Amino acid sequence: MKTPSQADMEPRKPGRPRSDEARRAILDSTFALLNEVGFNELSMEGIAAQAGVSKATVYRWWPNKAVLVIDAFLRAVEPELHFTHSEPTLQSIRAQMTRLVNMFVGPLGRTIAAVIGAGQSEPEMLEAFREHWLAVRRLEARELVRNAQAAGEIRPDIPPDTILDMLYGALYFRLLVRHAPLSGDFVEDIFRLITPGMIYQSTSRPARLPE
Amino acid sequence: MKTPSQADMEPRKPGRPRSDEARRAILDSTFALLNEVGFNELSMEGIAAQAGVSKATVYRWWPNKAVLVIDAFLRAVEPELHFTHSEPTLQSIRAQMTRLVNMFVGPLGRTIAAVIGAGQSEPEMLEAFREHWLAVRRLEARELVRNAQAAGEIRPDIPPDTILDMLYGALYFRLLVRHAPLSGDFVEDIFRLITPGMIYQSTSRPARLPE
Amino acid sequence: MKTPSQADMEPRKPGRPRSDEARRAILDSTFALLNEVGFNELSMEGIAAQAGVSKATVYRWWPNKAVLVIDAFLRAVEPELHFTHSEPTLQSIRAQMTRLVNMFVGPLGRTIAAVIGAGQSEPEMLEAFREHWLAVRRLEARELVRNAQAAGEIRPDIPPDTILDMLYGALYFRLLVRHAPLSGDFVEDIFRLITPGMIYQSTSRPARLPE
Amino acid sequence: MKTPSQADMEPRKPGRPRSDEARRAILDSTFALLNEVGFNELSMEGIAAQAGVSKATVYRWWPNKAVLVIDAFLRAVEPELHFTHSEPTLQSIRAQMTRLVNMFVGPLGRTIAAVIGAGQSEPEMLEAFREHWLAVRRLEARELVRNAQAAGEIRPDIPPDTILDMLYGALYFRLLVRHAPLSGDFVEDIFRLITPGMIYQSTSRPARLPE
DNA sequence: AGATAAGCGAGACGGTACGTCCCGTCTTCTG
DNA sequence: CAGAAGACGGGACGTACCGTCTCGCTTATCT
Repeated sequence: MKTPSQADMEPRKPGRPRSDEARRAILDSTFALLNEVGFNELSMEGIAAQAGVSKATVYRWWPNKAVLVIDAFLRAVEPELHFTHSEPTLQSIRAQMTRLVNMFVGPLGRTIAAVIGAGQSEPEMLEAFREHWLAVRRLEARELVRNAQAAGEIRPDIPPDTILDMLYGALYFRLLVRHAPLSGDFVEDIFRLITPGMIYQSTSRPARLPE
Repeated sequence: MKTPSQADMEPRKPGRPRSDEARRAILDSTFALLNEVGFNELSMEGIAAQAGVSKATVYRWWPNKAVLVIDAFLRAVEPELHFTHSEPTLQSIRAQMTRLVNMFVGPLGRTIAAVIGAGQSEPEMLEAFREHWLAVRRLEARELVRNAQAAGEIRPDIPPDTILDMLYGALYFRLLVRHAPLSGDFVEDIFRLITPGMIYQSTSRPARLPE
Repeated sequence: MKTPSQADMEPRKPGRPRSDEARRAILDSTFALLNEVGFNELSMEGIAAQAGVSKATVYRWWPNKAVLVIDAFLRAVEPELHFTHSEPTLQSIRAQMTRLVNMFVGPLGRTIAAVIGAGQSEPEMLEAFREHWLAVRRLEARELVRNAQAAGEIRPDIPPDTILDMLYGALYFRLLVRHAPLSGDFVEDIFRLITPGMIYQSTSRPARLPE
Repeated sequence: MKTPSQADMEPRKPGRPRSDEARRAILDSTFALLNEVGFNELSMEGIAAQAGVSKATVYRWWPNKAVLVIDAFLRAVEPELHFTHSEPTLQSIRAQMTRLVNMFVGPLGRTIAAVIGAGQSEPEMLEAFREHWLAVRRLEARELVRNAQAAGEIRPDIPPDTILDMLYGALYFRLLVRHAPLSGDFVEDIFRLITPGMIYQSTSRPARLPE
């Protein structure tokens, strides 16, 4: 026996159903134009035109440029870059960072930069970036680090987020400021530099900084 | 003794001289509005109005919003944050990073974020940020690191820029994405984590930091 | 004896029959809104909403705003203002004109003005006004005048329509241009002015009106 | 010696002066399009495009379509149709009415009809029509009638406006409703009909209508 | 009883014009 | 010649209706 709330979900609202074709066309155009002209030069008018859709249809479903861009961005980016769990923690993170770097230097890199950039004056955009992109990955990574800390693989006296911000911060820094190239070597150097500090060192007292 | 009007090479062009009052008013308004409404909502029209100046005067001296904002930004930010050289390298860097964090959490932090953000779609803006802000500091910091490497204080097999990008990348990451707070503790943790890796390790024993 | 379903030619098409309730609601809303906001501000969207009806239903039965408005107008106005035939011609016309003036100054006056106004850019609207409103009354009035001419009450050398256009034109002029008030006195003056000219003058002496 | 208020009138406001070329182009386009498509289909967008002018320029000087149309209308119509004063009153009026009829059947007739029509839902449009078109002519005509009444040419016991509304109302009625043609003959008939009533009849008691 | 047909609400769709805002340029007069 | 004032052509904004459409549901007649 089925309860109404259970089985026949989607009571099918009255009225003409939303055109999924239009939805897709809009998101595609948005994403394409975003990479072409950047966030600032991106116009709702242009998106609608390129999608072969009326402006009203765009505004019916997305209240403004920011959330539309976020939507388009997430759709393109969502399936990317999960961690592998079969290998040792540090190796797994390093592998994921290398894949991230490869993504950053490709067209998606420009888009991510554009989103963070636009987010500086569009709070909800940054929020969406954090919620839907960063948080998802961070959740996995944090878990990985925590487990490694519990297993004695990583020293437990540093908050996982600090560790991750150092690792990924370096990548985002170069992505956004572009003062130096992003490459696999960069990731290698980062790990060469940080692993002595991440590895739990049972034989010595924890390092102390000069005061 | 020379009179100013005589010798020191200012042919003094004919016509009414540029109004320095207008220049200052424009830069002040730009900076104020930038922090108030962000880069995107910032309008040349608004700047001119608030400065009590005609739009033409703004355009006479700055070709577009980006370079005007950069100018205003640099004027406000130029005198900030040099390194001290009297102390050990790591300590000097850490002290400067702490001061940078304090600046990041203040109003100038919003401005820097806005400039990097806007730079994502305004190449010359990012360029100016790199040239006039980042490069200046990086030059000093790189020198510091290089000297420390030469002195055996820091392992020499990691490029100085990689080291600096890890340190500062973490700060800029939090400044721009705002997923976690910026504070002195964060800097502490960063250094606790990274110093074992930065210290040159001639033996297999974990490094001990000089006191 | 015939049953309604049998003989009098209404083959009763299949399918759901038209909702008379919807029809009435639409016409009522149209008429109400027409007087409220005028023809130009009148929107099909608004009519449908106020009638609690879908736009498609409106368009199913009326191809455009003009014929809908005409329909609503005629429904409200049809039963009005016929002539009385028991009295002398001039008196009958004057009485009807007085009643017309009373209608013009009431809410129906605004509607008639709106219809003629809208008719200036909607030919079929003006056409409908002529056919269904003016012609009906004009037919009666013309007959009245013609009989009076035949009876020697009115001079026969002026076309009846000219006479009627002078009489009624004055009223419509004030209705539409609103440069002077409409009142019973105005009708009085019109008749005081025109009757000497309408009365057949067999002699050269200025006409004397019958007492 | 000249006082400032006297001689150098127009102190020449600062700023770029209004472009008279744009002004003329806008008014011309408005008038042309008004006659082409009517008031309802007339769009500010279309006017601006045809005039080679930006929409903002149109809105800078005319707050809405109605007053723009009135302006265009008056510019085209202003120089028309004054009275001649050298002849007897009735003859002068009749001559002017004949000229008015000729104008009514030409393109300006459509425009006037459109203006009165649009005025039914745009009060300020009707107001402007009354002020700038009707009142100007009515002033002359009323003076003419009043003088004629004083001179005993026209009976003095009918308000001049009533007389004029009968005469002109007939013309406007046919212009607006188009149920019968406008022609010189129509004016003739009107005068044949009304003159016996307008002429002061000293020999008889004032006409009384049958009650 | 079931099939077929139309009416109806809801509401999404591609369009067009609205009136506003800001862009970057221009034209004029004043200091 | 700089500067203020402000008009100019241009273009995107976000909104409101247009008239059309696609749904699911209801109400009828016809098999």
